[in-house]
Amino acid sequence: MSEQPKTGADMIDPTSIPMYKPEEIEPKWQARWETDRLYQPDRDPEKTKFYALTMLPYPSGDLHIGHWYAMTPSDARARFKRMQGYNVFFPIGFDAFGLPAENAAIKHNIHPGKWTYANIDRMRHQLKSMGNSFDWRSEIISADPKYYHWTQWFFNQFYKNNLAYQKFSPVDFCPSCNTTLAREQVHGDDRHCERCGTPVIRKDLKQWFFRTSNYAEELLNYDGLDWPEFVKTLQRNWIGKSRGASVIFKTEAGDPIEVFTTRPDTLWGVTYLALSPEHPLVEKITTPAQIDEVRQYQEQARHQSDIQRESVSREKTGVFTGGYAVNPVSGEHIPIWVADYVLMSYGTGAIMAVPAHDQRDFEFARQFDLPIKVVIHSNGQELLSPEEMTEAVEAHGSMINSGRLTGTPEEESFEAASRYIEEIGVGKESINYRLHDWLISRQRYWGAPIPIVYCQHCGVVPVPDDQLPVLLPDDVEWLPTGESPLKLHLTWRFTTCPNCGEPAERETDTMDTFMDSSWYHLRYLSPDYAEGPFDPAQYNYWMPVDTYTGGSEHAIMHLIYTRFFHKAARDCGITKGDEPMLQLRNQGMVLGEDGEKMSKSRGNVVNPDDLVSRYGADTVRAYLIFFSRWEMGGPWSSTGIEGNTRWLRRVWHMLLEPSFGEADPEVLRAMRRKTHQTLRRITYDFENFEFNTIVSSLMELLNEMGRAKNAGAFGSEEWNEAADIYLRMLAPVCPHIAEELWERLGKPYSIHTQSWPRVDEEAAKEDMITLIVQVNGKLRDRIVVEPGISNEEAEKLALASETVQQALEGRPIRKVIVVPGRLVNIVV
RNA sequence: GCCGAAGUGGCGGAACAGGCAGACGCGCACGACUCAAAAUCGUGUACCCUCGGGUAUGUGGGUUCGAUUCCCACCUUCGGCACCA
Repeated sequence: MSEQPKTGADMIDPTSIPMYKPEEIEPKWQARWETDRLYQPDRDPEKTKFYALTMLPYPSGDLHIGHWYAMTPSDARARFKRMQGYNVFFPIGFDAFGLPAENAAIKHNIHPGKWTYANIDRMRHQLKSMGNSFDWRSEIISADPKYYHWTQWFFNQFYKNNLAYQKFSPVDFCPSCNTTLAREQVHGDDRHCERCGTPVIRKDLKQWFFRTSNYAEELLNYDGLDWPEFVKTLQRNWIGKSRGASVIFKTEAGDPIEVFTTRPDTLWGVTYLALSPEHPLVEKITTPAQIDEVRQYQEQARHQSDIQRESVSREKTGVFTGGYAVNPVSGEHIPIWVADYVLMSYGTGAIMAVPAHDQRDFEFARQFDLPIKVVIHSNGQELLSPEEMTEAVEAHGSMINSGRLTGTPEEESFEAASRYIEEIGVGKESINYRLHDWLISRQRYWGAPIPIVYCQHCGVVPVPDDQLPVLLPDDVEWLPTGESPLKLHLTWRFTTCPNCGEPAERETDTMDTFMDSSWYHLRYLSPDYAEGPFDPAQYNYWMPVDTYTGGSEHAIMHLIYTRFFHKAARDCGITKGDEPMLQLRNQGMVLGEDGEKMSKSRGNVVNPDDLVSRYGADTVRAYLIFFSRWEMGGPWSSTGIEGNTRWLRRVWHMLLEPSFGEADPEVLRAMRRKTHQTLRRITYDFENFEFNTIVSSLMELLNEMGRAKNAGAFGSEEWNEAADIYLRMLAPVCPHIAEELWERLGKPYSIHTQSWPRVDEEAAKEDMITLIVQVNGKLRDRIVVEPGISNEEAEKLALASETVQQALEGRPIRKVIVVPGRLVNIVV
């Protein structure tokens, strides 16, 4: 590119050095490393293991720059750990089931499996071009029967241990296409089908669930985990624990209606009950006079999403059922309404309404002219009058108008009310969680079949473990017919009962792909193992995962599911320990050059293949590590990457191009000091995921070495040490150029099996330090002193400074603060 | 609305435990090399200035000898949740 082509005469000139050609050295070393199985660790009880895991990609087509951004620092850190002497396992695979494959199949009339495996072939090739230290022996593909065999096996174990069950649950359904839709297939405010535009309805289907809510409390515990605070907060909010009371109201006919409240102290203020439109008791409670109106209301609610129903800005709607319930503490008869602001998916699907002290109930009561009863008196506030209130007062306070509990002060009201309802047998204190059980049924083709058979005689029969996997049939009609392809595959669907041998029918739903990704880190350990999901010997050595890296978009779903999965498997006797991943770190996102999210429609997508052919993988790696704080991400810059190209070219010439002369010992000592200071810094940065400063430190050291080289340092003992340490520090970031230069300097293959150098603290020590001198906190002078200088001496030197005396203007000194090794501050 | 993260030169970012703000890189300017350009190398580059200094880390307060860093309030951007009873 930049240099003149070498002539034959140049080639034999010892001072002429070859060009840096990443396009030649990178494939060469990648092939060599693969042949030599450089990154394939075996279990070694003598060595401390380190399981570095990066989130497995979905094979959507091409490797995205985002994959590079996520994986490069993860790889660099795995390499760093390997050089530190750990036995490092860094596997990779593909999360290969999912809806995009089915969409592509419909669009291009190609089998989802064919599409997926073609993408995997391409992406595998692209992944290898990054020069990552993946152990490809361990590669898994979640759509492979050899993998989903064990996904199904896990389902069976959960079923056996009562952690899987069936219940009716609504799905979005297109009445025109006669098919269920995934959330992303429903578009627009009117929630229409993406294919035909018909507004969707909600339809109840019998579906499979895992009992995640059994683990809600345990999932709130992060003891011993080094996870980002924000991820833990997101998960805690998602789990949504609230402390309150469950209270049983009875209808006039005597049917119990259970409600959950966080404010048992407001029980005497309940003036109506509200049921969700889907609540099972609605039908029974509704009087004949109200039945038409109620049915109409339920019907319109079916067409709305929870999001729409929950929109706060919306006016409250509801209808009266005609039925009444009895307030268990006051004995008052209160009306029962149906209202869509009550969600079937939270609590019990029924609420006790306290308009005076809950804003939603207040709005509803005003809308429908229902009574408002004040039962809380906040300290120091005027007594509330229902007629004059313009909003609910949700503050706590002492209880009033509350029978025997009237006068209970604020601090005791929650406990007193809870105790009271328990005493009179109408309820008790309880905890409620927002976290639902995990719905794993998908009315889709491209997933692992749920290994269940329905038999007329035996009922629900799991396919026995020794008959797994239930293979996904290939010969299906995946074109849009309005039905799940598996339902139409009659020879697959109709089978015999594994129990009694009579005709039976298979479950035609497949499993949520989050199932596949909940345990892939275990299959990596022994991808060909046939006796179980993983080889216990491998498990005992490698688990748990030491560092898990990936995108924060998985902070909630995937990371809760995989934690649940581990705990559930533990309780089935399969896994050990309470948590699968000890340390978690999330990277940010690479944005387009315009600062917006990359997307094809915006035309701001950066293609990594182009970058590699233009700059080489090492430059792309270096730039991705350098350009922003990893956890932040930021916009791509096509000029910025040039800086990293220049840097690597400078490294190449710096180490290979000889120069002559003899350097001053002081120059050599300074270079050596900088070398060891940089080593200390970079070691710290690798440990702490501060990747961008690793590259800038390397640049700084190169600048220092350049100055030393100009002063004649090349070829000295100190120079050779600096070059050696430099390449070792460079190796995790830019593995190819480091290996090439390592070889050219005549060092033993491979640099990636070398040890991480040790800091020589003596060499890193400063001979002299600069103290800053402040007057009233303002910088006035700097003085160069011995590192061990006493406070008194430092103070004396500071006061002797001319500029300091000038700044003092003869004012009397009040105080002198000396921070050893840093500064002297004179306060006047 | 609630929860979380972040706001530093023209740009990306640095400042490890409260102590020299702007490391490193991009961009830009000037110079060297060149017939010329590219590449490369060198120098400079926050702002104001009366050349002594003054002002600057989203805004306004506070704590402190000293605040980009800690506390309070507010503004903006991004992400998550969104009538959660």
